[in-house]
Amino acid sequence: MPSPLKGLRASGAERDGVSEFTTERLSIYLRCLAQLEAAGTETVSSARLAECFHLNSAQIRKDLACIGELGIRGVGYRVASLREHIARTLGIDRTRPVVIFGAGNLGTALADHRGFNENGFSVVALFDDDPAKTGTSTRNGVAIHPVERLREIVERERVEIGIIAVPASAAHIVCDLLAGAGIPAILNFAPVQLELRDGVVIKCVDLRIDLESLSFALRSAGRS
Amino acid sequence: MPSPLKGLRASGAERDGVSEFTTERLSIYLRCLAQLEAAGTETVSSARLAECFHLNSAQIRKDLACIGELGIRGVGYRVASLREHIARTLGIDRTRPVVIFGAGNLGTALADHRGFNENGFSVVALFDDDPAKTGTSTRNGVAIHPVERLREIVERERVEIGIIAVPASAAHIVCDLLAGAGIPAILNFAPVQLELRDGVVIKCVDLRIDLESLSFALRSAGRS
DNA sequence: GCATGTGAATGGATTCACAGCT
DNA sequence: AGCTGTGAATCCATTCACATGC
Repeated sequence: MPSPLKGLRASGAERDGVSEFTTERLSIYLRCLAQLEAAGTETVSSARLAECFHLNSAQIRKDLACIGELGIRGVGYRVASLREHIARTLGIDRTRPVVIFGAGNLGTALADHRGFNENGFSVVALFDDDPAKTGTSTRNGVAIHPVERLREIVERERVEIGIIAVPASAAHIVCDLLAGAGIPAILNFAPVQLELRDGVVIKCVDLRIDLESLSFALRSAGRS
Repeated sequence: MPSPLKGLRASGAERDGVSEFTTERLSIYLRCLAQLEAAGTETVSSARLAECFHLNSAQIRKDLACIGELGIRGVGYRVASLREHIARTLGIDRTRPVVIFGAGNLGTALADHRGFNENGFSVVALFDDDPAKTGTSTRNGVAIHPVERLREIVERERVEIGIIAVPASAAHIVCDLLAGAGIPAILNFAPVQLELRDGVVIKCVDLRIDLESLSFALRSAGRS
């Protein structure tokens, strides 16, 4: 069984021979390629990309070879077409609607977050069970709905990604709700281990763990 | 060179033979042990812990063996003392002051975030260069200061951890400011590759990458 | 008997090094 | 000459399996 550690990995998802590590690096390359393209660069070599990220150039070539033969020997990679190809591979060549459950500090911040509302993603609704919040909307105009409207909105907007931004105690129930409404991918910010389910990909982001990891590094560096 | 991928890893920090993977799992065990202790459980076996996280029990024993011989053969681990030991190892047996740079949606949400204000961490100040924000404070009362006060507050409060919650374009400068003020550990939420520096541990959280990874999983599962 | 701690085996990710194309 | 794509080698995390101690 692959370790469900670190927030990575989950159930059911095929990866077509592309590991999670490679996928995450593809995202990074994509961002860099967008910058290069904006700067008018036409081609780039794996060695040049490697410098930017302190990575080995062979790794970059392997990662890119995973998703097709894209380079030209003696030349490098064509920036524009590589960027497009990666975007297509990651499935962000069109816009996926996202809903967020939990309209607390974190949920509303994420709803208005730039990175969640451009280039492939768009937050279409927030949900919360607090009647004082429902009916209102965030600074950027994302509406907060009551739980009952979840299924309707998910179906109407064809929502594929749900974000859990509720306290730990409510996370399991919310996960059931999202999965029950037919959402196939979930990003979980609650500090709990959600159980895997068939046909639903779950990825966890655990900010406490990141902080604790820094704390550990301080301690072992004798800085503490 | 260790890969600075995925937000993990960074410069200079010794890890005493404890890998980043192990460290992150220790955080998870810690949380589980706290629950077991609250429930009055006295001892727990690696097999029992393994069930909770869909991990292999040998892995848990190896992780725990890394930080000392803590188990009792034939019995298991004493919940209370193991919890304390892990907390000490992670350096969260005392409270570390944290500052956040960037008082936008994300920065203020993090400042008020529960997980950042209990059991070892406390957000003591926000900083922003927008004069309209400085002088005010968050819902939970974390004050927003102008940049000029950074060094003074870092020294007075002995701040050890800085969080970057500004747009990508400002991240490098802010990183310089934090490092310059003597902060030895940085958690970066901006989507940029910060350059490594001696004596500063940097960890990145890149929420876009997490979303894109979900998108990829959807696409490969044929769900898209 | 039961559960830890750990050497050995496995599996996967990274790096090396070079053949092959432009 | 320059740079990709890739088998071989290496490194590291995970898992197995068992000797060791309670």
